[in-house]
This record gives sequence, C-alpha cells and structure tokens, in this order.
Amino acid sequence: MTKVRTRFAPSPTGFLHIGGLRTALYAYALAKHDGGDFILRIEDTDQKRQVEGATQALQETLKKFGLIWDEFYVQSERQEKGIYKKAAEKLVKEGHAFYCQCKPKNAKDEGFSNELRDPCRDKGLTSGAIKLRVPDGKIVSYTDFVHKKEISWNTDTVYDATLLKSDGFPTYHLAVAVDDLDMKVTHILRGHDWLPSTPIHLLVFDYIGEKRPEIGHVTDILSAETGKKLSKRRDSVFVEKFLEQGYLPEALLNFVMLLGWAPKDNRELFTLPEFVEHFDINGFQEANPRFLTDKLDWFNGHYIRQKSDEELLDLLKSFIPENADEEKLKRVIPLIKDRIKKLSDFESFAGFFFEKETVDLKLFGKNYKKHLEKALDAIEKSIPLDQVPKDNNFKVGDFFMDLRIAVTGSKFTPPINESIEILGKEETLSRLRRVI
RNA sequence: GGCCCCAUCGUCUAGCGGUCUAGGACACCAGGUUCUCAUCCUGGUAACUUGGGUUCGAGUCCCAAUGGGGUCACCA
Repeated sequence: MTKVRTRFAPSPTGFLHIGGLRTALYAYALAKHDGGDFILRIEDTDQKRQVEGATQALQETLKKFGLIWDEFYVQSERQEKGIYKKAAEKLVKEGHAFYCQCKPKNAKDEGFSNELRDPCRDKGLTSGAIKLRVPDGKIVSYTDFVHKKEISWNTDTVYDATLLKSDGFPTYHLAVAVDDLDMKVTHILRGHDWLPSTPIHLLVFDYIGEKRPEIGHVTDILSAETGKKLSKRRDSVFVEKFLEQGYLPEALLNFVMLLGWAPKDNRELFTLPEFVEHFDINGFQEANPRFLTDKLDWFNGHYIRQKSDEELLDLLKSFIPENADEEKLKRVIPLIKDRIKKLSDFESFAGFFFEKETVDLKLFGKNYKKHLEKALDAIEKSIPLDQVPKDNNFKVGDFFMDLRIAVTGSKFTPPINESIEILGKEETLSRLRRVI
C-alpha cells in the first residue's frame, strides 16, 4: 500500500476563499488520516493575475488553522526548468497534441464560436501554442471518490484544450497532470467546478503517465442569499475577513468541515486532530450546501467558552482599546465569556468598563430617579444593593435595570453587582450623579 | 442551449430494503434557573420534489419528469 499524498493547489490571487480552506482541510485530513503527506503547490502560471504577497499571506493563513504542509512547490519555478514545455512537446511528437497559431478565443468576444475541433490541428505547424488533440468517439471515464461512482464523457463533447500558452507557460490542464504525476499525488481533491474539465485531464494523464491519481470533486458552497456559487463580489467569502471579525480558527474549521462532510454518528464537534482521526473518505456530501452562518456563530461561542481566561485575554488583544488596563481586563473576561459569540462582540458588552457610555434617558423606567438615588445612597454607605429600602411599589427588577442603564448605558450587560465592583465606587458614583 | 453533477425539517445532516408513526445539531417557539442579556437544563413546531416501475415490503434500488447547481478561454 503506497502512502497517501494529497495537495492543495491554490492560485495566489488574493485572500483565501472559504471553499479553499475547506478543500485544504479535507486534503490535509485525507493524507494525515493515513499518515501520508500534504503538499502545498502554488499555481501561478497566469502572469496577469499575480497578486504581490499573496503566496505568503496564504501560507500564514493556512498555518493559523494548523494546516501544515510537508512539501512546497511553486509552478512558475518549475516552469523555468522547462518541464511543462518538454511534456507538451513530447505530446506533439507522439501525435496527441499540435501547434496552433490562432488568435486566443475569449468567451466574451464577439463572434465567439463553440467549435470543438481546432482549425490548426492538421496544419502541421511547428511553433505556437500547443493544444490537445482530442480523439473522436472515445469514452473517457474515472471513478470519483467523493461521488463514489463512475463518471464518463464521450470525447466528441470535449474541445481541443490549450496545454501550453504562447508565452511558454502551461495552462492548468497541463500543469496539473505533470505536477500531480511528478509529485506522486495519490488523491486529487478539488472543487466541483473542475468536474467539467476533468475529461481533458483524464486524456492528458493517460498520454503522459501510466497510472493516474484518484480524483474527487467536493461540493460547491452556495450563497445563502442567491443559492448560487459563492461570489467574491456579493458574498463574504474570505477567511481573513472572518478572522478579523473575531471568529476563531477552530470554529471556522469545524463549521466548514461539516459543510460537505459528515460522520456516520453525526458528531458535530471536532478539533483538527480529532477530525484527522475520525476522517472517513465515505463521509463526503454530494449535494451543494448553503453557506448560512448561524451555526458558525454557535461554534464560535462554543470555542470561546472552551478557552481559558488567559487565552481569551490574549485573543482579545486586537479587539480592545489600546490603553486598556490589563488587570481590569482580567476581571472583565469571566463576565463576558458566556455572552459573546464573536471576539468583536467584546466592545458592545464590555466597552463601558473602559469608557463612559452616553446614556439615552428614554431607556429608563418612570421611577428611575428614585431608584438611582437609593442606589447612590447605598453605594456611598457601602450597603449591599439588594438591601436598599423597599417601599410600596418597589420592583427589584426595575431598580436594577435603571441602575444598569445609568452605569453602562445599555439594557444588556454583564451582572451589575460584579460590574460595579470592577468599575469601583468612585467611578460608579460619578456615573450615577450625571443622570440624576 | 450542449455536457456534467445533485435532490430528507428554514439550514447542516443521519439513514445505505423491513427496527422510519424518519434521528441529531443550528435557528425558531415555550418553560425552568436569573436583577437584564447570555450560559445551562426541559419540552415543542418542522422534511423524505413528483410520476412510473422492481419487490411480500421503498426515504433507501431503477427510469422519467420537475427543480437546483456547475461548466463551456492561450483563467485557475
């Protein structure tokens, strides 16, 4: 039994897509579950789409999730060695490809034709781009390990795809086959959007190597709003953005994991090592899921509550005022831990500890002045608040609510007694006096 | 339009011919704990797209229709 080797092969065009994170996670687990290798390969063969620093950012993000690769490759570096060109030329020599000097087609162009067979295929040219000579009337098929079934095409529906561009760079179709063979990848796991071009890859694999890798296509993630594939323009899809909002990597990972995969026992909570341990290749989902973040919020709250106060203090660093007193923070954290769903919620629940919030008088009940005076008096004399004198229509709940509003400016806050204790007597008194 | 994939509660899903009057989780609703909000605990509403087969028996197998998605570049 050969060792399982998988790869994640993004193109460095920007931030990490949420679907990319999921594909990387599955590829990682697929390899690691069997003690295999996980490869990171940067697919930067389109020079026009390069984004400065994207590769490094991608690596940083992957590391935050614990998706550590065993090997690292960059296609443009491999291209410089001429390996793709050599492969393409070999295909021409063997009659499986041909040179073409047509003007590149573009689906958006005027007069675009869907002609499958290229006019240059029998011209015998000796330079230009190199295209695949797709055979007529053949059936190509493979067994998809996500769908667990054979999928096939008649080559009469497959077009003569470009393998090597006129700038000498390979297209994805060539590079993927050359690299996966070279790197001895055993399982290709990629998005469902690649399924339609699979027959091209199947042909190339068969022409340049003896044995092709297993291939599986994970579902596309659909937008909750539109029901269509997630769009970078409309939907929030970038992992880095979620991190900025205060989602924890373990929550994001756990959420995304269950969008396209499920265990037999329907367990929901998995850390990365647990997922690797329980991973089962038969657990892949075949129907496209919708990206609703309700459950992500729940996971995030769960993982926040799993953290120790010390860990939370550290995580909260980028969500709190710069000059915040650390001792005070340490006392506040246990009070908000059960209340926040995202780290960024800290501000709305605990902001009042660090600055005086303005108070909207409309929030108060009708007896608020009386309530606040009682509170003021009790605090000045250091009498516990639940022992304030209660006259006729005194309602404990109303009393505490008015006090809460006066001190915090909000109706939804941590317990008021503890909060006052942290704020201190003087600060609390001054907050009460300003609204009486 | 051609080609391809898919179809169980609002959402993520379990189910791989009888144990399904279909289970879990999130969300939602109700109740309990409680000075608010939350956490936590109880309970509840809610789904097999339709039509044909196969079979003693179908959510589970087959076919079709319908619906949804993807893709048709010298982009990945």
